[in-house]
Amino acid sequence: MTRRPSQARERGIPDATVARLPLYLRALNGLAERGIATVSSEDLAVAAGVNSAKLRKDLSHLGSYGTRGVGYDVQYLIYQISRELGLTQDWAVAIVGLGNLGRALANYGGFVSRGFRVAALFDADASVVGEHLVGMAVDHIDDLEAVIGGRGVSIVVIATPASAAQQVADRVIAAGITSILNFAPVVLTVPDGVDVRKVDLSTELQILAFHEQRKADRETGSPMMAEAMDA
Amino acid sequence: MTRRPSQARERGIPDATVARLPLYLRALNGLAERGIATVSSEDLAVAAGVNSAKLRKDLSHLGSYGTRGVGYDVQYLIYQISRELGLTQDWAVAIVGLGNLGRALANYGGFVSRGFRVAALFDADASVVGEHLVGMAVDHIDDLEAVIGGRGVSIVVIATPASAAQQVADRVIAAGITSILNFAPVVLTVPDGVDVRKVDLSTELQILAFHEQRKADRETGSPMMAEAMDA
DNA sequence: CGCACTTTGTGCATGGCTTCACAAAGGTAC
DNA sequence: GTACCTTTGTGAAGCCATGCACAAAGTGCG
Repeated sequence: MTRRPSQARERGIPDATVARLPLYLRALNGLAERGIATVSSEDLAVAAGVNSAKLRKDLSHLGSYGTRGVGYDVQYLIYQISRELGLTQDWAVAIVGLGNLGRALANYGGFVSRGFRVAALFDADASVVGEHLVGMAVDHIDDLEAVIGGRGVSIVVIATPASAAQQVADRVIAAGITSILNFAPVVLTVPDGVDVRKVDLSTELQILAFHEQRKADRETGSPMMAEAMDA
Repeated sequence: MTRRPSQARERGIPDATVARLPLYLRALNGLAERGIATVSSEDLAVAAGVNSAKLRKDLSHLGSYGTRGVGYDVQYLIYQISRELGLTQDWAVAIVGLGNLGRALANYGGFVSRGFRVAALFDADASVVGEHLVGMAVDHIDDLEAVIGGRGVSIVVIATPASAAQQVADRVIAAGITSILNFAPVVLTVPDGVDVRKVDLSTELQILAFHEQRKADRETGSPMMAEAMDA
């Protein structure tokens, strides 16, 4: 009802901008904790580790929430970004797969802190089912449909072994879920309209290794050449 | 020694391509396990979930390793990508911070599988130091410099609370580390020449929430309008 | 040996993101 | 009330990545 302040705005937030909004939100919360009421795009950009022009353009996609000559009201901007990201409501999250990673995620405080609530836990291993974690019993994967329906789960985190991930994804999608955060190292195949985000630990390490190797080559390879390359 | 087959190639791999190479590598390993010897760009692209033209362009940055009319030799391509990513050597990784997440990472098999070896574990908590995980004693953070130097660590994973992360980063950088994988929800400030990659669980959830909210708005808000927008 | 078929590697056009630079807008001091 | 100062919001330019479409190159069959 209260939505659609401007149609262009509604459809027009670039993905790159959306991906940075959580970053700004975190920086703003840091400022708020330190009792800062107002912040310029320049200062906020530094806190978030981005270019200030980019920050302003990103924020301009949400609306015109700054005051020229002054900056942005920290609390107000926190509210606006939270609203845009959908964090003013809270989201029930289910975690599937309670190995090391799944348990770490279940215990991770950062989830709860901003509008996310772990509402269900699933595993296929009978010796894990029934166990209590973060004040909640682990359900068997067979009850997935009933439990996520009953508890209003709308986001599912997959932390199973790679071999089970696609199967789990198929089931949660059949149960109506359209947002998945996948920690399993596989490419999930999903129908249109389902959003999957992937977090892949070893991919990140491999990218670091690439750059590390390049740095090492520079030094041991030929210092002269590295110098020549700077020119 | 055996490096620099072509100077342009050496400097010229776009970041976007580097970020996808691990993906291709994983897809190729899957094919290799199923005994497949040769693959076309089309099939590999499907397995990796990307466009085949993009895949070919990515691979062309490494060199000309395909055979027209046939495709790519799976084993050979695995080797070439591994070499380019620096996975033919193995990398000693240290994990700092052994809370839930740090322990999960230490136990995570995916690290070891591809050229990465957990070589040191650190924590600041005296009750954790000395504990054995994955066949290794946890060292105190005070010994960081000596231990990482002694064990040839070149990549550090930070899994500490947010409040400690910058301090840890400063110390490992002072000790000569130039590659950091950061799980703490803070923007690390580092000097030039140091690579930081960030993995942020709650950021990913927030991005999903944004899209989920948008989908929900579409349905409940005004189905007519959604139709109109498609035009 | 030549022809038809397959698949790579890439020139080119398109689109999106980033960055610069500045006009517009608001605040403040006198 | 005016003049000056600060900072936002954005037009415009440049850059990088994506995807199409095709020529070049290799295979295999007759």
